[in-house]
Amino acid sequence: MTSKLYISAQEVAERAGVSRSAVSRTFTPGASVAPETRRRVMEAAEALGYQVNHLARGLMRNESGIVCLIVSEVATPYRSALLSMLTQKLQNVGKVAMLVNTDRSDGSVDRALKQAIRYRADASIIMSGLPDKSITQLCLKNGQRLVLINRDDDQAGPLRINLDDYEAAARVVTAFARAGCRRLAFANSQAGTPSLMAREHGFVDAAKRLGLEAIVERYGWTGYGAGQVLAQRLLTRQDRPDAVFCATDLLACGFMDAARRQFSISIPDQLCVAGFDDIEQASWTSYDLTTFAQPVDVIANEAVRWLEDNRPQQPTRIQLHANLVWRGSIRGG
Amino acid sequence: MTSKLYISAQEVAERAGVSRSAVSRTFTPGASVAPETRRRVMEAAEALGYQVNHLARGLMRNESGIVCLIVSEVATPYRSALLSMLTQKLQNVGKVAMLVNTDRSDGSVDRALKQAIRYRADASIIMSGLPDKSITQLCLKNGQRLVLINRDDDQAGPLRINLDDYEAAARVVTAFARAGCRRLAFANSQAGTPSLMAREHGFVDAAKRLGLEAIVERYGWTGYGAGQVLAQRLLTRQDRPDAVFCATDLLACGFMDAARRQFSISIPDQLCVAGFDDIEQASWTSYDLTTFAQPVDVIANEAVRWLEDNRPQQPTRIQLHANLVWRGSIRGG
DNA sequence: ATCGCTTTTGCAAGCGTGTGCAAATGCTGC
DNA sequence: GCAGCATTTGCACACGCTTGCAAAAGCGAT
Repeated sequence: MTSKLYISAQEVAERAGVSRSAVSRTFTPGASVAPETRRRVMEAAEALGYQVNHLARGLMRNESGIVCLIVSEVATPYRSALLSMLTQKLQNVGKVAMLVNTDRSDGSVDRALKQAIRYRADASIIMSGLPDKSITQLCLKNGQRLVLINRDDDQAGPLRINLDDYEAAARVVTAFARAGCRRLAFANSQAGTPSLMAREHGFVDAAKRLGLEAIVERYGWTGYGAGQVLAQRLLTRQDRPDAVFCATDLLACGFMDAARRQFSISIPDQLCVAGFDDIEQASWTSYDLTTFAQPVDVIANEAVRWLEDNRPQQPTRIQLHANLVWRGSIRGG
Repeated sequence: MTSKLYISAQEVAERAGVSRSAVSRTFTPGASVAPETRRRVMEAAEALGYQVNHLARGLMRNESGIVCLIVSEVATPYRSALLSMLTQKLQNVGKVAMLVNTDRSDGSVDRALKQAIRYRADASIIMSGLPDKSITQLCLKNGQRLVLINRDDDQAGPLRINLDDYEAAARVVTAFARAGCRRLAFANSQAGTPSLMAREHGFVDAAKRLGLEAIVERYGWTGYGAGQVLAQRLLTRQDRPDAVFCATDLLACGFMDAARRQFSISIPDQLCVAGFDDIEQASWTSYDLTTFAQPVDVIANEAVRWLEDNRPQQPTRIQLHANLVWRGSIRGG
């Protein structure tokens, strides 16, 4: 029951009394078309409600204008913030975002990338999971750009944007030490992604360097509930830590709530806490969490800039600095 | 510098020793192709890394498989939750989501819809703002389905999914009254969207019916910060309310934090609070907020089901029930 | 082998657009 | 009026796919 097809350039041409090429050129920036012709075409297009068919255009130009965003757990504060930034910046340069949700199942990311190929996306930006090498190669071979955000992968070709997780973790150890904390702990999820592990290692190593002990606990996935469980585990030990670095702000929120409610611990007096991501909730007065900011804005800028860049694939590795946002969950400062 | 083009059906056909049609049919569910032929095609396709070009397919079939999601403030908990649900369900039925971000500027939604038309999206789902009537007509005339979620609009044609905001607000008045509250207040943003206003009116009307006074305060947009300001305004009055219904959970979070921290008010002992949306944070122990659940799952199901439905546009109006999730921010229960 | 039937296959037209090329047009200066 | 040039225009092909149609192939029964 397809009522009526969309207006085509042909119809606009007829109404404007020009050839179809003229219509095409009118909507192609930088094409040669006389001002008067353009005006008449625009008028006819306006009247008929004509919109260039980007499917056909993409077919011809070999450039769809689509960028595929591959991400899991979209509803998570950090992810949705990044997503929002990316879609906005992409729109600003005339591209459009295709959103593909992945889950934890095997091959989820690969399936997403295949979808990207089917729609001949100009690029794919991967924010979760890791694609199979063969699929990655397939994308690159066909000129599809690839961006990996916070997914450390060795293969060259894609642009990889990462944070200085390892060094950041060391900085929080310093802060804890300066606050007079002696028994440090790291609360992590079991996800085991490179960024999370880098934070863990950076923290443990830095603590060791200062001659402090650092307990590590891992549980579940990276969410509020896991943070509560981690609090259970860490705060019931007899050598209860007096400082906890949570791998993620969400973990930190769960941790703090459990610490205060179930253990009546006062933060930061009896326990210093730090997180990572600087999600919006970290600034809420209930948490007032000292944390590292994901430079979401810069990440998106870099990604989009690289996609826009026509020179052949450049150095392809960007290391960004995670700024420590100082709030009230660590003493001193 | 487009290295090499993607594999085409032609190349697969040659390798498999069949015609191009056979390849096409192999990838068209329900098409007539002999098992042996299909096998050989699949083998060749696999070997060459062939993926059907959906741009071309969409061009022919007049059905792109793209659904356009039009939304603002993606990074907000409720919006991102809905977004996540929708993309997942769409993927499940073989469609792909195109995400278009809108802002507060005039014509933002119209521009988004034009983008949807350019890509010949099969449907658009609007979660914020309202399109111009002429654009709506343009979409409908060309067979593009339209779904409005929580955007009350009068024009027929689109599917409109709404909640029983007005009635829900009445139920919370009952709950407040049962808790012994006498001075009711409604904390709203200035956004003035139909859903928000329906909650406000439902609340005020129900209060009146019970012979209770209901103060209304509006400020800023619907976020945490606005909630804090609203607390300032409402809690400094001499006839300080003893129950507040916040139009949104985000407002409620800001409100509660301000109430506790700046005014040392204990919830729910001295003040009952309710919200709307049931975002994840509402269940965090710091808030433990009694609130109405947006049936995100049902909304997404209904939307997708309607899109899948081939029968010509049906009744096109769905009213869903917002369940009251009882937690600790209202006395009694 | 022949017929009648069903299943499978290839041909070719078409979807709406971009663009190289050659023809047409307009303009300037004599 | 005309040569010389720059600008604008139209033609026609290509992009990769689907699908109606008719030809071909398979197959069981006579």
